[in-house]
Amino acid sequence: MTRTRPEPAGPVTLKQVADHAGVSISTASNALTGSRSVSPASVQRVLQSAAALGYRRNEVARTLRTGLRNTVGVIVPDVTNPFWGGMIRTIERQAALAGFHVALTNTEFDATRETSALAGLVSRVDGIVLFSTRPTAATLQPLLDMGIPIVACDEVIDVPGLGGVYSDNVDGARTAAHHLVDSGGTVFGMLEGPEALSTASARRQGFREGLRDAGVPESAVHSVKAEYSFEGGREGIRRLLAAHPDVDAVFASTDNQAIGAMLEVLNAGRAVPDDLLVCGFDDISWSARLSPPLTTVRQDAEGMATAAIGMLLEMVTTGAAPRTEVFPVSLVTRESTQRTLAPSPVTIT
Amino acid sequence: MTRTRPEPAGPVTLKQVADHAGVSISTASNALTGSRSVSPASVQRVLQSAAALGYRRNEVARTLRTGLRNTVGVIVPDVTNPFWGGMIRTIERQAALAGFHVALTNTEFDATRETSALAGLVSRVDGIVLFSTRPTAATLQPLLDMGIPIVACDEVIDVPGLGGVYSDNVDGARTAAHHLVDSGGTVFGMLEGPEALSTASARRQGFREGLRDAGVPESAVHSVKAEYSFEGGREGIRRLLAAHPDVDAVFASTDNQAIGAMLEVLNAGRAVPDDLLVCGFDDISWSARLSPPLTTVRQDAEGMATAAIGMLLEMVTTGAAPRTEVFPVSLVTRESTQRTLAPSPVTIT
DNA sequence: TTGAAAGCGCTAACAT
DNA sequence: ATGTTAGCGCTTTCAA
Repeated sequence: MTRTRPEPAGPVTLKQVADHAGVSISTASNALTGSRSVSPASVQRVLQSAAALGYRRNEVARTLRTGLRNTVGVIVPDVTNPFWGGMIRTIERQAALAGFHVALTNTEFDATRETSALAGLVSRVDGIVLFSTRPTAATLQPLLDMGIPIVACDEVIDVPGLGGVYSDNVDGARTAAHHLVDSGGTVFGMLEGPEALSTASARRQGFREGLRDAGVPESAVHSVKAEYSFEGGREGIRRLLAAHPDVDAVFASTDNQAIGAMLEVLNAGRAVPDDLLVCGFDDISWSARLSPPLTTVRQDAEGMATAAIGMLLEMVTTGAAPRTEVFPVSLVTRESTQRTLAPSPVTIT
Repeated sequence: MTRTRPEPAGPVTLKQVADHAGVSISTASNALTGSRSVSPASVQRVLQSAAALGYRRNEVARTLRTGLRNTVGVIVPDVTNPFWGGMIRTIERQAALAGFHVALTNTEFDATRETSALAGLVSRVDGIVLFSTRPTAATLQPLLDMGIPIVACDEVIDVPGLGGVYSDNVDGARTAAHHLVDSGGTVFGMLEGPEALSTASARRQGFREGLRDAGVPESAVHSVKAEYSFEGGREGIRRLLAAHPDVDAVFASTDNQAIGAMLEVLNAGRAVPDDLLVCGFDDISWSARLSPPLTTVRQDAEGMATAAIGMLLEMVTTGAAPRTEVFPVSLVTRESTQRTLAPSPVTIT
């Protein structure tokens, strides 16, 4: 004797509203959607009936008929990362303003989940904002063929037909390199991200270039691979310093990494910035709240998110062609790279 | 001359698959869903045709027919808060495992957005997990009437028919009070949350009770209202200390508040914990990463999220009755409340 | 084991 | 200005 849900009392349909108002179903439909002219009297009656019966349009039926799903898919690797969290917030806000819902998938950096999410979103969404790891062209093509626009954000996806909104990662990393040199670094370390990520390789490339431009010899640059996470940073800096204890300036590919690294170093009794300069990338809100506050390359997350959802909605509603936008980044200088020039004399406050 | 999207080349329908396989549309349907027996030969042919044509089932049409939407709605106040972010991650993972999608709405603590989100989710989702501010019974009732199960999580929503998953907030706050007393606090301050939130009033009540039990006089307890955010904490502690400079122990209703308060105090040149003991509530990951690390009341966010989505899916799929589950919380003692008993003598490392 | 056909609730021709 | 009706793509009776 399984308990079943309360009395079905099925949802009110448009037909019921029409009957109640004493008009035809199409007049009822038009009164509610306003797609063709209806006499004020009818509109009035239909609206009243709808309210009286508690009518709610069945969006699924509407979608089946019109093909408009009024939903955008958002695929991210990790909602808990404030960098992506903030972008989701922006996207959700803009989407809601335009009357769109957001279907969220968290891939946890798992390509399998990403692929199946993409597949599942077909026929459910009008378009997709993809913060991706590395989808294959084969995964994306079916969606594009079905006319579902996709905008890649943050990670470059090199598939024709996609919109793209990216940061100028190479430039940011180059700036970071110059800054570390200017701040007194002599032996450099980098926490690189996973091989496959475009941001990781761009930041590595920019950092290397920046150091080379500044005349730093290859022999004074060391790097290790690390995950884009707090734990990745902790564990990465351990490996880096174990192999190269003379490193005195480190550039991490993300703030999460940088923060993990900085706290690990502080715990081990070394001083930041006096023993080790630390610079991150992203400028998540927590970076300014640590002691010492973290110098980092700021990405315009809100601007990028706004651009991505804006471009997508444009593609969805007006059939606009995909574009690629690259956002400038900027160095935010804080104490983690402000070395006190000379060992300060004993001071009494 | 507006460019329009690439050739429609409409999606492959079941009928096309059936024709290609030389079977009827119903056989094709059954071959793909397995809802009635089909000869192996037919199954084989249908599967091949589907693969050859790149068939993807239209979920919208299926939903219209079956009433199964395979989607759960999740409504949160703020995705960027790691407390909710983590719960979203858990919910999304469990939902995906069960073949459900997640429709996310971020209300930014705006009751209007919450109401319209709720309205928009009818006919799109099978059930809703609600991390809410304060929806009225009138907002929720229509959904319940339509047989859409709702599980409230975190904030208590006192509407009959809802499932509920909550922390034992009163107990947690009481424990925090005892701990602050035991740690040497003598004049107490509390950063309370917004009036309307059930967690805020429960934590205030528990804190007051705890202090009373410990024999602290009312005159040694002061409180201010503050938003549940980093900025709320900063600004709250300023007001608190301006009015009551003798406060030497503070309990914040959330970690975000506590962290904002602690950094504000440190910036102002006061020491934590030696001048001021600080205790938070939640145990977000950043709390352990600050210096000093933050003592806090830990909520089992992952357990709660798992329970909430589990209960919802059960209600959706088996029509199970709603329940209320209360999760225990636990004090996590860290340095922000570990006062060095005597001023330490000068030490040289 | 299979096919034909009804119909989920809605919108958009096509009639008046 | 309004009514009638076809049909979106699918699942599921009902017949064979």
